[in-house]
Amino acid sequence: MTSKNDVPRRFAISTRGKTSDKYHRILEAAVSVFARQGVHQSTISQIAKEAGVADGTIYLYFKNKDDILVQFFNYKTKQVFSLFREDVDKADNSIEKLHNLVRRHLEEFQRNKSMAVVYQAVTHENSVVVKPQIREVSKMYLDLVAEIIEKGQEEGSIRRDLYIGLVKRFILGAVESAINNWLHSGGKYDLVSMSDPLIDLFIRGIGNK
Amino acid sequence: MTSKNDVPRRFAISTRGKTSDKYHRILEAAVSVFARQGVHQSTISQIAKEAGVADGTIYLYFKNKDDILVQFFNYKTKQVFSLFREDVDKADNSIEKLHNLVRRHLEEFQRNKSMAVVYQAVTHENSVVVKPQIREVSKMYLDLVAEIIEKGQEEGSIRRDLYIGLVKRFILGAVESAINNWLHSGGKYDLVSMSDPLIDLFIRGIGNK
Amino acid sequence: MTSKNDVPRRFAISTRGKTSDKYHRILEAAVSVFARQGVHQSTISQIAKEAGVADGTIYLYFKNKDDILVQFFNYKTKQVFSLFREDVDKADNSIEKLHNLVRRHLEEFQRNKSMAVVYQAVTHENSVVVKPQIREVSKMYLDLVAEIIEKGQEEGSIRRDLYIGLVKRFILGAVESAINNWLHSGGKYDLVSMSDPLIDLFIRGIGNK
Amino acid sequence: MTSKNDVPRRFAISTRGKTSDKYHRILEAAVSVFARQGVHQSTISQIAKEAGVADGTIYLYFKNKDDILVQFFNYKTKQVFSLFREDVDKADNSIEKLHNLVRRHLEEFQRNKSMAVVYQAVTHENSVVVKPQIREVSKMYLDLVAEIIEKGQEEGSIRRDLYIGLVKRFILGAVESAINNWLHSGGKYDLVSMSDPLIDLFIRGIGNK
DNA sequence: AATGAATGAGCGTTCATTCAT
DNA sequence: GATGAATGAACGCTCATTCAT
Repeated sequence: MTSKNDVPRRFAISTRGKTSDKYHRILEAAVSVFARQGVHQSTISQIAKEAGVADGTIYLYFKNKDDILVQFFNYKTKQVFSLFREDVDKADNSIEKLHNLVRRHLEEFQRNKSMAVVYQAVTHENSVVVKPQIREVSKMYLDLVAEIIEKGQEEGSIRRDLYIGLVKRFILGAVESAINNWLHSGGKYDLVSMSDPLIDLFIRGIGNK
Repeated sequence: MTSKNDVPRRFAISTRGKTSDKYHRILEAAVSVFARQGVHQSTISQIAKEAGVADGTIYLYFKNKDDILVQFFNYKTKQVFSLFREDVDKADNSIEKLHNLVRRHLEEFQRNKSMAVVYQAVTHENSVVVKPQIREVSKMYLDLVAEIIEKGQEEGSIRRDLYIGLVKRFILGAVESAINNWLHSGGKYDLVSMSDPLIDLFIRGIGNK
Repeated sequence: MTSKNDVPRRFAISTRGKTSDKYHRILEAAVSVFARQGVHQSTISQIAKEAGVADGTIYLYFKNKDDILVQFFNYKTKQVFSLFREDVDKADNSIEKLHNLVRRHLEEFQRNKSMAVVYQAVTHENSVVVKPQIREVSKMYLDLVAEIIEKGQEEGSIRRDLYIGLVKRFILGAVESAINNWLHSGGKYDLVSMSDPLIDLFIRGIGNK
Repeated sequence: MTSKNDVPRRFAISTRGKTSDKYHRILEAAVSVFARQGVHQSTISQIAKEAGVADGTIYLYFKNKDDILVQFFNYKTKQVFSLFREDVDKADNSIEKLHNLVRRHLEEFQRNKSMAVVYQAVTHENSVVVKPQIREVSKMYLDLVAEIIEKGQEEGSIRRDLYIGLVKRFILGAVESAINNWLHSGGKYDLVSMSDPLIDLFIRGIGNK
């Protein structure tokens, strides 16, 4: 009904160029506030204040409050997840690829703690508004892991008697739980240092021989 | 804020017997509504209607809306998690104990899907109101896993070169991610059947030999 | 979606009896405010204040702001219009019936000036929300006039070469315009005294012989 | 409030020629939008879009939103009503003058349905902003009718025992109600064809003999 | 104890108006 | 003159909480 931005206004604005880039300022502010207070406890006023704009300005860039979350996934999260593939491609064998994937994953989420908090919260609440976005981002990741596993099986470095549908989710879940633990600890230790021990557990298991 | 029942009223009531089930009816109703709509989208009115009581009645048993969530963890979740120890104790060796723990965990969460949904959502949102409860429940679980791991190391069935602090979280995280995947799938398949493949991954890892 | 009052809550409340009757207090207050400020310029707060209730209370009795207008037509206006038939039935011949109708019409609208103002405004703005209500009330009136005209034609007191569809609207329109003129004048003169001259114009026309 | 153009800018502009049509484009657009959505449901943005100008441009030609309505009456309505006198002057006797007046009235309002809709709505809502304009336009019309009536009385074609103050309003009201009925019907039939039957009712009345 | 009508603070959203470009 | 991004006051509506019955 409304003629509001089905195509995000940021394009129109970035052509106008300059310093403004209010779209990103608002998005970053929102994620920061969401992380601090929880999505549902955050108000438009708080986000506007944090972004240094008027309340109404937010509605020039986002359809409504929910849309901020949708854009967060469409823009920010998808961008981060696409970085992972780069690092995976740099490695030659699948074990190394797995290392690179997990390391980069932990790096990016450590670097952007607010994003990590919001991502964890939203993907575990059964939010109807961002369900498609979550599925898409998840699929990107799971497909990437599946590729690595299959390649490892060809190389002979990974067991062939694995149900890949389970394994890929197992790996994603374990990494995300490492992130979740780190967040619950207040982000005090170095998350990236968890990378190698985590991979070691994936590969060798906890069993003796 | 108010000086109302910091000691939950249910004790006073359960000694009186009989009507004390209202406390539980409300709690079950709340979990059911929370699971369906999300904690923040649920209203006191909806819970009251589902419990078959008046809105005001809820405030005779709970300090406020947040308190319902607190009681959910204090009463319901803690009770379920204490079941796990029983099953662990039934087993003789640590590998079997791990099997029993994970199977029972999946069983209980499959049996009580609403609880599972709420548990997943709340433990991943950075909620300040239930943080102590989550820590306590987590600790119960992690301690149990740690005991099992340590016993397994004594028995020789589990590698000694493990950082237990990581491993126990790794296992909890992997199980929870299995639950989360099951929930996202709509609870269509049998969650308990994931138990053995999951344990296999823990023990043997994905690496070849 | 909401379980709100499709059946007006006033029934539930009037059984509770007593002085409250908030439904009518709010309705009267709303009409009064609407008349003073115009429907669209009136706020829920103003109505609540005039009714002596809290803003939120209004939503216990009305679905939303529009619903107040709908209820105004369903309850108040329809009730007034049904009075007209009584007076019409008291008269023996159709000319007298027409006199009674017009007199009572002017009487009621003079007695309830706020209602008159709101009625005039709403029936002439092409309001989608009360269109069915307006049609219904109009039909009641037009049917009544048509009956009178037809009876007069049988009696021989009214011309037979009339297009009743036009005449009945002509009469309603002329009466309403008398009301409108009275309102524009500030309600200073006696509206009811217009009744006889108006009927005289209907009957005899302005033509000489 | 502001010291801006109390003397409408259009004069300044029309002497400059050329672009002055923006004033009229905005005015026409406004009337069209007002008719479609109702005055209060219409936004400056909608009007600007329909006029093909920027929102801010409207404020170069109109003090504020209310002023558009004021200008509508001052410019558009007054212009249309002044046409009526022309047609009245063309006729020789007062009955014919009355015919011409009513026919032209219905013609113009049928031709310009948007204007008709807005005119009906605004003159019946008790709007304080256009009250003087409405009075002035009404007076033009009523004076014209009064002249005709008086002339008819001199000619002997119209009854002398009439209260002219009532009759002139009666006639205006009846014509307006014909327009209103036509609008409520969706403008489906030919409004101008109502002219003769309407006049017949004025002149001869509904009474027999 | 139980009720549910009443409250009013608080929030999302709209939109007339301004003003730097 | 013309633009349209930005503003923020204002409003409709929700809902946790209270309290008279």
